[in-house]
Amino acid sequence: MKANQNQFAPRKVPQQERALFTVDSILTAARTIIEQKGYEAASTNHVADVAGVSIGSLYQYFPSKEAIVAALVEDAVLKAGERTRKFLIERMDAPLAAGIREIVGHLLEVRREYGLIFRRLAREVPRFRSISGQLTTEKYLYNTIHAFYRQHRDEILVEDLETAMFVLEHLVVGAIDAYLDNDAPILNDAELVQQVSDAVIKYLTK
Amino acid sequence: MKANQNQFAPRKVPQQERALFTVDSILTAARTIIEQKGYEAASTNHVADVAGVSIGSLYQYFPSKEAIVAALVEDAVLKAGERTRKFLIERMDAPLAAGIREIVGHLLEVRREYGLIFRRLAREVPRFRSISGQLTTEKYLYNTIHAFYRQHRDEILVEDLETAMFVLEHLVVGAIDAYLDNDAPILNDAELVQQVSDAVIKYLTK
Amino acid sequence: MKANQNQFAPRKVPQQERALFTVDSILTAARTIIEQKGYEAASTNHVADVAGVSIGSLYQYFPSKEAIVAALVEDAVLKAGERTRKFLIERMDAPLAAGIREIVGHLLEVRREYGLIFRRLAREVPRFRSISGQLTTEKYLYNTIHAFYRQHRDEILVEDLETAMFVLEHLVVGAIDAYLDNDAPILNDAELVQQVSDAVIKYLTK
Amino acid sequence: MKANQNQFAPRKVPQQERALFTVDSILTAARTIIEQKGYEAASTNHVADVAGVSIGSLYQYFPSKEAIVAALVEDAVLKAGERTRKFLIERMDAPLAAGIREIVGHLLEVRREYGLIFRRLAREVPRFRSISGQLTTEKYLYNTIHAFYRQHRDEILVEDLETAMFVLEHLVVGAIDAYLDNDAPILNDAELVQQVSDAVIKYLTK
DNA sequence: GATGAATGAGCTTTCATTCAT
DNA sequence: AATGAATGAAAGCTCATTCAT
Repeated sequence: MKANQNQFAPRKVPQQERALFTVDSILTAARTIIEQKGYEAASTNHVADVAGVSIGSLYQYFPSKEAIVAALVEDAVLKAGERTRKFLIERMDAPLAAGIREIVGHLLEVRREYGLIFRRLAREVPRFRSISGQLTTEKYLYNTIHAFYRQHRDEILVEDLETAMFVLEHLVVGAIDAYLDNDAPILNDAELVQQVSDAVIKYLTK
Repeated sequence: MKANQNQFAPRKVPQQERALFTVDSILTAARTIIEQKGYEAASTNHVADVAGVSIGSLYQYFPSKEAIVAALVEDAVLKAGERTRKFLIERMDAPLAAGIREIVGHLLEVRREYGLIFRRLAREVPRFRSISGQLTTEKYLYNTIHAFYRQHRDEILVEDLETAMFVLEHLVVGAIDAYLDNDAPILNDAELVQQVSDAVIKYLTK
Repeated sequence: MKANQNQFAPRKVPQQERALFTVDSILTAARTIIEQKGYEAASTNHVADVAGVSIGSLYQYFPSKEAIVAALVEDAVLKAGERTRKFLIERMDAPLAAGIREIVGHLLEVRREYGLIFRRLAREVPRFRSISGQLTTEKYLYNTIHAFYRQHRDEILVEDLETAMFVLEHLVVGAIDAYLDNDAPILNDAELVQQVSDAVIKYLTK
Repeated sequence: MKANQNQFAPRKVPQQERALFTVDSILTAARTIIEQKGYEAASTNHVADVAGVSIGSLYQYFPSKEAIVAALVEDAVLKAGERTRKFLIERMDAPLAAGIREIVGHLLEVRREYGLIFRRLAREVPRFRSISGQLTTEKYLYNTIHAFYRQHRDEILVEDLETAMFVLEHLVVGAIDAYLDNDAPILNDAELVQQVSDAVIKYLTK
């Protein structure tokens, strides 16, 4: 069971269907507004409006504006984490090079799909950088990817796998995010995945 | 003569010494506040307060809040750019591996020193990402680093240098920024430089 | 269904009784302040204060300061227009001279009662001159008074009735407003009406 | 000697040529700005700027913003008054009807030329309405026009000349100002003068 | 005398949050 | 549970005015 006492925790756990629907409307509205007009445009009143819910109701389920965003982040982190974990587990026995290419491709997909959370929110609102940052690594990458690398320990030439993993993660994610942020990129998805994978593979094996 | 007509241009050029001091106080105060509490906390009134200057004075020299930040960004980009250009020119004849290690080390230094601008502001305020982003690459990295790589064209095995440079830039900067953002990293400066340089060198030469 | 999309349109329609009261307090306060101290003195904060309402409430119902004034103007124009139309219709069959005297008397009354709008606001705020000006003539004077004059076409000696009506309207209203503006007039209501009516009757019939 | 002690009196009487020039620049700048952009746009700093004078100098010659406008008003009233007085004196012996037509024509000219002061400023800034209003009548119309009417006392049928003059003045000026304010009037200068004069003549003589 | 740097009260407006119904 | 009216601190910014140089 997760601790529900902290400042971002939802106020009450909805127990009726209607309440569930309300919560969902609010989260969807918030996500939509942030995606389309940015964090600053997502005033609580506006969110409630778009959600078709009274501002009073919004505050019945979320103690603050940040709680809404935190819920958005947590949701994204959980889903993205789960997907990545599953993906990694399925590729656990793939050859190193092919596996890495697939993983990089998968990360590109996930960062694109959850771009709002991982790239936009995390940047605009410093408070959430730590949340999503920590969650990112710890929850959905670390353990599983570690397992994958150990699977290929004999092919990998770097000594300190911990350090390498830290560097790698940010190397890869940094390049992907920059690529996604770039309005007029000089390469496409396939090329990016190709180049980044190459870098990773060379880094680990040569 | 630079065009001074744009929306972020300073409102008037200080003509007395105390005016210069005022402008400086404002910029320093803004930088400090943004560094310590983030962009949102840097309200014009607060900046004026910390600068020990009336709000009226602030608006005599800056037409808007954004103009203050723009001045901060421009200043940082110029200084960092100049420093990096000089640094690169001096290393132009260094051997590839040593040169890359030094460049990565230099970038770490610069990103740390101008962290406020390059990592914090650029992320929190999307408007400034484009400014600093473009300036970053174009003004102080691209031409000079391109020259350095061409110097070693025969050692470099990648075919498309343009693409490689794009990937490399973000790979390196992504890793450095993540390292600097991380409160309790598992490695230190030297190790980071070592690992990142290794990755770059292997990527280019193997 | 009136178009509610324009910039002066009220922000939301009050749905509870106390909201109606709030809106009313705001309008009354604005009217009072403008009457007593002029448009410039009617700052939104001051209006809210006098209305005994928070500034936030004021902005829930009016999107801007001008919207408040626009509501005041619209209200006055509508009411005054309706009253004048009714008045004119009732006198439609009165003899020319008597009718004109009554109409001038009525105009004096209306301009006095809605002095704030028609004399003060329209003058102080050029933006509203057009609004109230147009509405004034077109909506509540033109058609009906035209009908009245046509009723007496044979007694009226001027050739171009259109032109005469334009001149007349401003002649009459100009004199009435100057009279009302004047702090120490040398004549009273009855004398003014008498003289102005005389001028109109002579102008039309001799 | 005029009382110089009141709140709108210029601070000091300029005694050097340079000072005279400064005062003039300020007044001209103020007039220009008000004419082109309205009273609200005429901030003291802006006026000083346009006048090519420092804000400090401006306040050396005018104790407040209102003093500038008051000087503008006084100047216009004096000049317009003098012109009208001269004009009237020259027509003193003209036949009544012709004289009235000429006077109305002259008033149209003057109101047009000093439109800024008499129509715009007086309306936008209530404080000045009383000033210009009083000055208007007392200084440049009353005595002289009274003389003209007395010249034709036998042709004039109204009993109370005082009252008639009050009514007439505002009748005429009201119609003229409305005509000048009107963007798309249905008549032209000549027709306006014709109709208004007719009304005056009929009013006085029939 | 002249300059222009400095001031700060006050303006319009927003928005997270509370609370009576 | 839900509504939406109400709140008010705080934001960005202007401008008449003062005063040190």
